[in-house]
Amino acid sequence: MSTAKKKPEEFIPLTPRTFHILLALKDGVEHGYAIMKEVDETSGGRVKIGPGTLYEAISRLVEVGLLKEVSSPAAFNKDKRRRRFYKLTSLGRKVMRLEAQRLAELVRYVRQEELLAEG
Amino acid sequence: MSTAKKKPEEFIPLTPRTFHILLALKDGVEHGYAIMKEVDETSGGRVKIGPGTLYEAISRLVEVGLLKEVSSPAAFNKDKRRRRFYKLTSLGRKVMRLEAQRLAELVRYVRQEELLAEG
DNA sequence: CACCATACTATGATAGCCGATATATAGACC
DNA sequence: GGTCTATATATCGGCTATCATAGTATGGTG
Repeated sequence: MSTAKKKPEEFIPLTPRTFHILLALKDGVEHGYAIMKEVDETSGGRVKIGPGTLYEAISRLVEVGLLKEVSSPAAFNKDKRRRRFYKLTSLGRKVMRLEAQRLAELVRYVRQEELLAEG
Repeated sequence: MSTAKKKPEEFIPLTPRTFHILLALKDGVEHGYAIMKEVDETSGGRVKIGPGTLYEAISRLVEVGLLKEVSSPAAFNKDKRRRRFYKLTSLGRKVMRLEAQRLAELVRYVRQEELLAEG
């Protein structure tokens, strides 16, 4: 009963930071700090996430079932850094895709209204 | 000195709701309630704004200089509804465009990574 | 006039974010 | 060895944005 079968639509719209966190995990497993840097890169520096926001957001996303913590990948076994690794749940992936679709449609609208290149 | 010359970039990223509010005003003057309905429409019902959020957001946006209140358009002179009308400031328009560009680039990335149609 | 949509205001609670501080390991340099 | 920077996470106090609800008031319809 702990997993109350949440629908992906209920999470939409995501905040920019939440979407970027999910996006950073699209290809598999990452740890917190790496996510932080990924977001900075893929946003072209437009979206910054400080440690306070990051780790709080991660634990929130784990709680609601969009992320789950996984054990350290083999490649990092010897590493004594206190890293914690995360991946998307299937719900998390659905939510990421739904939000991506929302943004794609929004951008389509924005282009149609000529708000990008406005002459 | 009240206007401290804020740079548009400092407002980026906008929250989804804030962006939609600016977007609703792209063509000119609107009143609060109309904005609320615009947002619902142009987002395809994905983004809802309740009255609490809406009017608080509007007054915040006026305070920071993205919107300004304008007097009732002539067409509504006889109307005794207690409507209040708003339009984008030039800063507000710049911020709206900047955010639109951010989203456009993000969507470009999302397409490139094949996160929309994923076969 | 009863009813519903329109239109805005106010309030108390929660979610999300920020900035700063703290702790600890890894790696580079001298 | 000692110092410095980057990596890596946790936590805390405070602020911003949102939500849910209730309240007030007008306009239009039956």
